[in-house]
Amino acid sequence: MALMSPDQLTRSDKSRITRARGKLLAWFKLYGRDFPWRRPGASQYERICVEVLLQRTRAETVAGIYDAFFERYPDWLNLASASTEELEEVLKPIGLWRRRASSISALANYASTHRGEFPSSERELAEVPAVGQYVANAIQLFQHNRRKPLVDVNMARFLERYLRPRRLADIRHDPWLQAACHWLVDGTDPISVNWAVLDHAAITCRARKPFCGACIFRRTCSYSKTLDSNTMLKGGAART
DNA sequence: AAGCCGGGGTG
DNA sequence: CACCCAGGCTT
Repeated sequence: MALMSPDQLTRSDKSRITRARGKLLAWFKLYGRDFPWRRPGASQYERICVEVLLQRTRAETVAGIYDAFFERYPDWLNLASASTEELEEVLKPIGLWRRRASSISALANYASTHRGEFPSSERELAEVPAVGQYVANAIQLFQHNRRKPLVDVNMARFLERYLRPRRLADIRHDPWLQAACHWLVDGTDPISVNWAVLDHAAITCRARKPFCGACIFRRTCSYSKTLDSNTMLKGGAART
């Protein structure tokens, strides 16, 4: 049989990810977070625009200014009309306000001159200002109903702990991690799966001091197994 | 494919 | 004071 590249998903990877998808969806119904941009009434404009607000910024922080922001700028046209100086003032409370103001302004200018419709191909999306891999996937997910993963540090951390660490430094260029992320959301209700992973990674599978003892994956997670052997060696108890 | 950048929050 | 956060852009 042919040797498999370390950048490919193994059959074991795929089945473990598929099982995780189901458990995440069940967990999400009970413990998923409630953010304004997830409400059924949230517009496509809000769903896409908020992604710029969320960049390198905690979701709870964005939630704090969400209502005021989208009441002030109810659509792409209103947002495109705002001056950069004004946007900077509005965005100061959540940080990264200078680059965020220019990004969001560029995105609004594009959207308002294209009837709020973004391209669906990766190639064309790459041409849109302020749209990198993450936002491109968000656009395809929320506007074009494609099964795309919101590949951020949360999704990366969960999959890397659950299965194994990536090879490359940048999550956006690691072939194995990218394949794992796509496989994870390649099923029913990809939007809920995306939100479920992000929530699980933010609440339980946290960067610092994860709650492995209370995790639904503690029996099957690779990271949890290394923790067990560590605590056995050290004779300590898992922190919760 | 790595480096750089950039602000507020948290322990 | 480090580290973290729903990354984009330049080299």
